[in-house]
Amino acid sequence: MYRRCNIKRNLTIKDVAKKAGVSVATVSRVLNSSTSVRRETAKIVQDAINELEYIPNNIATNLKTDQSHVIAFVVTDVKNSVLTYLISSIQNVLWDHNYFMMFFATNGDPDRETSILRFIAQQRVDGIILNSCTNEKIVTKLSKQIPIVLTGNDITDPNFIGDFIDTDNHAATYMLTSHLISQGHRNIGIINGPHNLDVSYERFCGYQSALAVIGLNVIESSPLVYQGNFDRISGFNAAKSLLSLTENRPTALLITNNEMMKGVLQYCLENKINIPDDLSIVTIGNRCQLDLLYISPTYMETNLEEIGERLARLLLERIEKDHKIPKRILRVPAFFHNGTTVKPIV
Amino acid sequence: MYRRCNIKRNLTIKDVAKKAGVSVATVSRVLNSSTSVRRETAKIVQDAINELEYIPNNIATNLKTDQSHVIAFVVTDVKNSVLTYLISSIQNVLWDHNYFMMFFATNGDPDRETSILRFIAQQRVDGIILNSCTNEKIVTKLSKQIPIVLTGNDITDPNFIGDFIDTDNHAATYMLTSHLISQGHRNIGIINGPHNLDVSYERFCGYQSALAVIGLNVIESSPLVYQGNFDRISGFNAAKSLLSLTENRPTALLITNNEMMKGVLQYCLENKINIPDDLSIVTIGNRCQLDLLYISPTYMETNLEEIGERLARLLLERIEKDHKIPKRILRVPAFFHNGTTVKPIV
DNA sequence: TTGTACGCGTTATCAT
DNA sequence: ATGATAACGCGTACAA
Repeated sequence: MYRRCNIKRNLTIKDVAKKAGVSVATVSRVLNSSTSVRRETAKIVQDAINELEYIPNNIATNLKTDQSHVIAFVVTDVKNSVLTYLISSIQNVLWDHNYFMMFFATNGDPDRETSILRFIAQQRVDGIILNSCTNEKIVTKLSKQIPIVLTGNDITDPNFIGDFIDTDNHAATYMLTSHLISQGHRNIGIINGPHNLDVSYERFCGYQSALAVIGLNVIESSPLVYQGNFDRISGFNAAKSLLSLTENRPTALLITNNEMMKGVLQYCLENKINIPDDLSIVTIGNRCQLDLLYISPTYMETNLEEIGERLARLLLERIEKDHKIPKRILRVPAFFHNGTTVKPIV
Repeated sequence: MYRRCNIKRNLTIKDVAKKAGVSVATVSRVLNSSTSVRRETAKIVQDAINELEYIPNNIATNLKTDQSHVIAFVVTDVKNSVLTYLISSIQNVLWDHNYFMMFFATNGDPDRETSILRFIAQQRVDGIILNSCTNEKIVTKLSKQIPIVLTGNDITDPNFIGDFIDTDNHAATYMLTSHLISQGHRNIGIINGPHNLDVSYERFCGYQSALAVIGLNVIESSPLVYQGNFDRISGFNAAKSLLSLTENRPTALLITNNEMMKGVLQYCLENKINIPDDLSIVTIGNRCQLDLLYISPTYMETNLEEIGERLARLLLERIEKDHKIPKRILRVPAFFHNGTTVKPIV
């Protein structure tokens, strides 16, 4: 092991105390500026610290204080490019409050998620931001020990303690579908995420509701409904599948995230399918990912920076105050058409 | 505080020992399956663990064993979309070896970087992957206590102990510039990153060398050289500035990353500058970010998934074996033209 | 203001 | 095979 090979072991508070000719308690006091220390002694101690280049051991402090100032951020898929906005804003809020982050990706694997949650529990982090939740039981139980805020998947179990923020997914797909209908489309396909995720279910329901308004009843097993898994390749496959339908071939596609949309675009490019002449496309995503493509899809923007910031703030509040009443926040996304925000035509 | 408000404190190994009617040592043995325990006793202990839903405290273990199985990953800018590939591949390697990640973003602020490094040192992580290094002294010193692997910025100080992997930046810009030259361009502008970063310097040198071949001597203060900071808005400003030159207005731009290129594209769109008729563009980036844009730039692909994987592997090796000889690896990027890999015309 | 001593929850050594 | 106990490095009552 690395550290053991060092000739000189890590210096401890004792070494500083010895060097400064004071007790460890005094050094600790200087480090934490908790109770009063004489200016001269503080100076001596500080000099010793500097000279020895003493580095306090957070592990020991954490053990003693039962706090780590570290929170865990768990996501399903790291490669989803919109994620960077979430991480970035969370990081910044944490930084302002002197908190740090452990980062985990479940890759959509429930077993991996379970293992990660177990590790997190053992790690005694101060809180969790969870963007992947396939096992409500475990998370519900964990929420009694560690503050948790959720996004993506809410937990309905009344025993779950924690907050939830997300985009209003139902509203997003409802508006997009209505938009397509108003443009005259009747055969509208949907490329959605895994059906076991809340986010997919809600997005499907919004789509379904909008179609119901004009008397169309589309169920989950309809050939117009494709279940992808939010990555690019599944978008490609979805396009291939849906656009190969012999009857009721869709004239428009609702694609529920950025990555899958890229896959669709790739398929259309390779197969010379012209957008929007041969096919209309609407999606949910982030402006910066969408404004320079070779087409300008209509989309609902999920402001992930705002969501990330609010997630972090909610978590920090919950870490401070235990019995805060849980919040459920749905953020209505903005409608973009031809590159600018407009009121949707619904 | 959250945890303190809980009526029942966290259970410890002692509680398990008491419940099972054995000593803490035995429980510890069962947990770590280190030395031999009678099957029956193990069973009793395991039952107690399950019944109490005991969760081991990693903090205490870390303190005792001086290992955390956690590494730190530090980057400059989270929003750089290519980052997701790095994180993803690192995560997967770590997962395979039962390691976890703390994630930090310096946002290009040296002070923040310093604070982060201090925190990391205090945290006693097992290793560091550093993609942001403005203070070689601190990192060099730290490298004697914690295994470090670098990317982006190498450290020339012979006292630094650690590995380095990166794209061959010089080769990348050299090839791109030569390509432009072969296409007949003579006024070639470069939109580069902050000049205090190695990566920027190398990319500039590659550009400079290629131009020198045809007798053009471009220095850093040339009007054709723009210093951005790798984000989209600086790309936009760079395009505005370079394309407003009255004399020697560039006919081609070498843009050293994806994000800045997006800014350039935005500027060109807004100002009706046609690519490639009015302006040629070459860049460095990732295929998935570039293949669906409204133009198909020539680019050098930096395979960040490969680099991430190798970074993680090198770090884990270094954690295992202290006196491993430092490696310096430069990965030659692939040349893409019209969407496919080809031999560059140089 | 400062020092002594105990405990945080583990692992590891040394007995038995 | 198992138990008692000393560390790990720090914070903090309590005493001085």
